[in-house]
Amino acid sequence: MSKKISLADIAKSLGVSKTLVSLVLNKKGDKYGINQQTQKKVLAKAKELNYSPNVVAQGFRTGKTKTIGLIVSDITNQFYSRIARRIEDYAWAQGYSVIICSSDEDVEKEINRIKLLKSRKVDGLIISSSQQNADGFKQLRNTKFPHVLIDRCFKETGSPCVTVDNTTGAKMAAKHFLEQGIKDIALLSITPEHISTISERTNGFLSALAEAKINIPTEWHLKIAFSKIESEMEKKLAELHKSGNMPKAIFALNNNLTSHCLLALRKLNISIPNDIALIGFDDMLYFGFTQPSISAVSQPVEEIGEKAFDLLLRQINGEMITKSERFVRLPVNLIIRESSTKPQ
Amino acid sequence: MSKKISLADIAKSLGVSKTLVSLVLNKKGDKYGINQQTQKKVLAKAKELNYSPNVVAQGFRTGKTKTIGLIVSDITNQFYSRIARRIEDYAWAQGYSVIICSSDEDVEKEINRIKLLKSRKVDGLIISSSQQNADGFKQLRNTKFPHVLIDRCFKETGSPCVTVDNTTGAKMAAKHFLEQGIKDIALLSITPEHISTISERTNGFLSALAEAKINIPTEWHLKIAFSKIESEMEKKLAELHKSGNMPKAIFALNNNLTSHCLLALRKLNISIPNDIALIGFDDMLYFGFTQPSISAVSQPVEEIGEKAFDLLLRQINGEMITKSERFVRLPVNLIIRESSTKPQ
DNA sequence: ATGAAAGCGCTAACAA
DNA sequence: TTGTTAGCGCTTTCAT
Repeated sequence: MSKKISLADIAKSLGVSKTLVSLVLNKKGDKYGINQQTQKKVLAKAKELNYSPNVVAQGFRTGKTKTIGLIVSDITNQFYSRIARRIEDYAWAQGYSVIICSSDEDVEKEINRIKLLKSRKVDGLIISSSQQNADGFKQLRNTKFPHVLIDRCFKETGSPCVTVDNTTGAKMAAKHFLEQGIKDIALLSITPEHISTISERTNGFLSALAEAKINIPTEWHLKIAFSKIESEMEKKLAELHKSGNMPKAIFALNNNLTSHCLLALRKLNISIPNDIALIGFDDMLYFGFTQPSISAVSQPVEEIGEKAFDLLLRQINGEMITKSERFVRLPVNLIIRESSTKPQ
Repeated sequence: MSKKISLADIAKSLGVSKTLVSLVLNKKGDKYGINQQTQKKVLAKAKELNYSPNVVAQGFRTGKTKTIGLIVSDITNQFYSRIARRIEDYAWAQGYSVIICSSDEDVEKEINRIKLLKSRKVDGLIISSSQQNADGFKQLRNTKFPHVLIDRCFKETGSPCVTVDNTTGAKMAAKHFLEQGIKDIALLSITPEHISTISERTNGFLSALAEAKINIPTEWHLKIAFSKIESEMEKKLAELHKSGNMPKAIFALNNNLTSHCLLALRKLNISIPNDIALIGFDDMLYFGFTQPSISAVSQPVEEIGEKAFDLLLRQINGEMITKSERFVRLPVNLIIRESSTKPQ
């Protein structure tokens, strides 16, 4: 690999202009009525010299970098990595690259990443927001910067968003407990609580219980800090256990919570589902084969990525997203396994 | 947000040259002996106008995009997402972005991604290679394109590489089985087998058994295709089970294999560790709290990412990597849990 | 049907 | 201590 071949090299070696070469290589040859022979020659030469365009120069010139940014709280969480994977697949198929950032539910980081990604001139942004940054999204909207929210949604900003039916999912879980006569239920939640998925799931769950005239006492409404999930989970469950006031079931509001709850319960030697039943929101592969297997509200994860990228691409291509399309809510379903099925 | 502010805007509004502004903003003011007052003025104006540089233009001009590419087989695998996460953290701290690509163990995809990433002028590449692309890496070496291999290594190409001590890890697993008097052991492997981690683990395991005069019969050397892991796992284990010729233990060569083995065993109603003992290479969080908990050879995953980025950055900065530094092998350790401990 | 030339925003060699 | 200028590789307007 000697020197990098440029458009000019091709043009020179063929004795034609750069314009011509550019046009042909960008498939605008026919549009501009360029001689078929000439086009063939150019294409052949490009191949011969193993030309590949300098994408940075293209991006610089056109203002389109064919790159998108993806910001999630933690790419290590399989929920996000599965979304990322699907987005990546779709993106590459359309010639886009994706820069991935983790924000750790930290607004500052989120804002910073958005800024940096914009200075890198990404064509669009897909974001699972910490949701403390409404102004930022309003600004994105106002400046018509292509973006779509995933998982968590802001109603206010009008940003396109792809999420799931959290309310219904949580209600299904509640009903499943109730159907088995389980009434002493704890809700395992996370702070910050304002996150839309968390609040929707919480509301759905509580309202389904309320319909059955059941209230969750505050000591059973556990709130764990995102950043200290491991230690807090153990501490809080241990305290509860020690107090002797254990619920008969737990609904954990996301996969992380479910996993760490499992871990803590195990350490405390509390048996599932005999001592306590468990349902988690968001399914994971391993839930299917642990002993006992874990019931969960399953989300169409890949589809979230798919729809989000589609919505983003359409914005990038200048399409208007109508109000009705702007807010995608995908259905979930409850997978009942052993952890929520009390032995008779 | 009216129009985007450029260097020229600052220069004009201050009545100085772009050079001056560029120099100051790039902290070369002192080096070039620019008046402190002037520097202050520039900095203040930049802040006032909320200037942020067009990174694409910078990259175009300097040839450095402050972007690196990361290619792994599947970002959805937590082993890789944890590495990615650490790389991302380190990269951002140094002003680098990372573009993530999944190659699905497919050479074509891998080659294609490398090509595209290069046309995007990334400053360097971190790759977990499918290892059927030695020529590609030789070329990277010859052209001095900064890159480091992770997880899987080529001895031939001389590319810097960060991996773990697979041989020792596998030997520890073998010895652990042997110490308990377990001799009927199956090896659960993946194709393509030429992958260095797989072959090293295989060799380590087999050699430890050979020392104890034990050979694994071919029907117990199970090879599952990466792309069809789920279906093949079930099929092969079911066949084995039906044949009545079941081993007393299984060593699974990566986390995916372990997980799907667990799943299949569960479906077949084979109990761990009573019917069969199990150790996996590469630990996962959930191994710690399943029933039974799963023994595993644990890798310093984050450290792989860390070391890899460090090695890459040094290349990008023009440093020579000495031969002794070129090949990093991190230690592993065996975590013994219930799945490998036969009840007496 | 093809070419000349400008310019995207920035950096750096050279001048002053 | 500061400014002038060229040019990175490409696309695109306008001319021919």
